[in-house]
Amino acid sequence: MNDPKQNHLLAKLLELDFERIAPHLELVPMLLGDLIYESGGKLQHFYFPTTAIVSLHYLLENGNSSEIAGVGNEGILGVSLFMGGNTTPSRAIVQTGGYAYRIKAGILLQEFHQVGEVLRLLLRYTQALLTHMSQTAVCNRHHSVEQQLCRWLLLTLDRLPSNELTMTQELIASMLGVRREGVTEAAGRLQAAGYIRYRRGHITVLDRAGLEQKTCECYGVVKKEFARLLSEAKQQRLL
Amino acid sequence: MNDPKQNHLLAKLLELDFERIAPHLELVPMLLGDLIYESGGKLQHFYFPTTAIVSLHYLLENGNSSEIAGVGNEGILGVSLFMGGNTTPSRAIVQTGGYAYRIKAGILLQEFHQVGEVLRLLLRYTQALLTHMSQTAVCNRHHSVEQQLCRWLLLTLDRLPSNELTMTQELIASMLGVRREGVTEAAGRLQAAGYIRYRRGHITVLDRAGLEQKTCECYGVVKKEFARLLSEAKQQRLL
DNA sequence: AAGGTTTTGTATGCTACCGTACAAACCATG
DNA sequence: CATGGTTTGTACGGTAGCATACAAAACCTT
Repeated sequence: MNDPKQNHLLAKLLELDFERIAPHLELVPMLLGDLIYESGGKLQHFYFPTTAIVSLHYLLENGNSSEIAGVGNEGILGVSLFMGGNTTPSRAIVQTGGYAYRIKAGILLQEFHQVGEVLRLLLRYTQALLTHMSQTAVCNRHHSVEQQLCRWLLLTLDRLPSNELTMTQELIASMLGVRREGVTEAAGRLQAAGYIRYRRGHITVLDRAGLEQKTCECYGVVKKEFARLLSEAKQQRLL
Repeated sequence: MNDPKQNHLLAKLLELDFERIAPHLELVPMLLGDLIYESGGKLQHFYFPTTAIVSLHYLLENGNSSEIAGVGNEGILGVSLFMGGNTTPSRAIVQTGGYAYRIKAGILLQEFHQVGEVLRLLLRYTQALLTHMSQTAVCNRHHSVEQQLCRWLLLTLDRLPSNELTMTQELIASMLGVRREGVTEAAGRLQAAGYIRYRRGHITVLDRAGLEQKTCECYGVVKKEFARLLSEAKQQRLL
């Protein structure tokens, strides 16, 4: 069943705050490939994914693209709204179909005036997102396609209920910003090693530990930073 | 002379807010190579650079490194403090010597409770920083060393009073996360084209337009986003 | 079961950048 | 002005990933 608290951020709100927000949450289906927002477009809603995963995708003028960060049930979509920007240069595309709860931008923004707690939580999340993005930057520069593939699989897996992801190699390639053939080769090696198994549009992870050992440090850093900033049960005060 | 308002963020505060903060600002020299904060270290102060430029530098386990973003007189150092994180996985190193005004973390954080305006401005800046970082990520993946060098030169130049930067190729290489030789070659080509001139530790930009034409779109995007978010004279309300 | 479409596998030559190594130029200092 | 350390130039082989092209396999539709 669908429950807003499948989203970790919503689940982490104080009950008081949650009660006030909950009535305004609207369940929406997110289909694979849906464009949640276009680069430069105005945002009208915040989205809290529950089962869907959304990719912050950057498209260059020459047609190349890379994923800058991903947003799943641990996060929120629309950060630039409370950051004061309203738009971002990246687009948000649904990478794994599922559901999200959305709320009108204005309603959530009002919360920030009345209560600090909600904003504070969201800022902590944004801080984690910042880490994710900087990690992506160095990773792009210094690590091999295979390492990046492992990282990406692990990060995606962490947001999924099962150990199988529905995803073509073509799509993964556009996430990592590499050629499809590069993904095919890397995936082939991982399969030969027995870490994963795949067939047309599906990848099953057989040996998480194997992937973790093959990947670069970037996975662990992002993981740890999200844990540090968001998994502590209590909200700490800023002062 | 030194004046806090050489820093664009401080200059942009409402006079009311500025007056309250100003007495707590402390002028500090920033020497080339100074480590303002180490990855994972606790931050005690916010820094508003005036003439100094600080590089957010990411050091990988294997010793490779890249610049994630740079902070000059348009920005503030210590974003993670109000984001709720206190630390970041990157380090901050002085890239161009100069001055900055600093303020004890606690004092500025208090401002956020009393007034929303100060925080809002800083969040807008953070949003711009986010753009800078995501741009760095794609740029690392898809653009040539020469293009990136142009981008970096332009972004650095924009923060400097003159058109000469004091900087070894070795240092630039560690910023861009490439080999020193790569920088030498790219710089050689730019010099041959008459866009720059250099000698041991100094680079003079002769033809800005030339660089702008050689660089990738990334320079323009970052530039425009900073302008959009921060250069409008008035602060807009969030709602 | 057949046919068409999408996805994956494999091959080829190419290029940008890497790692390493060393020589040349520069400039600061004694 | 000589010397020594730093910075820059150049060269070489190696390789990861590119672009392109096409074949094989998997899946979907009818």
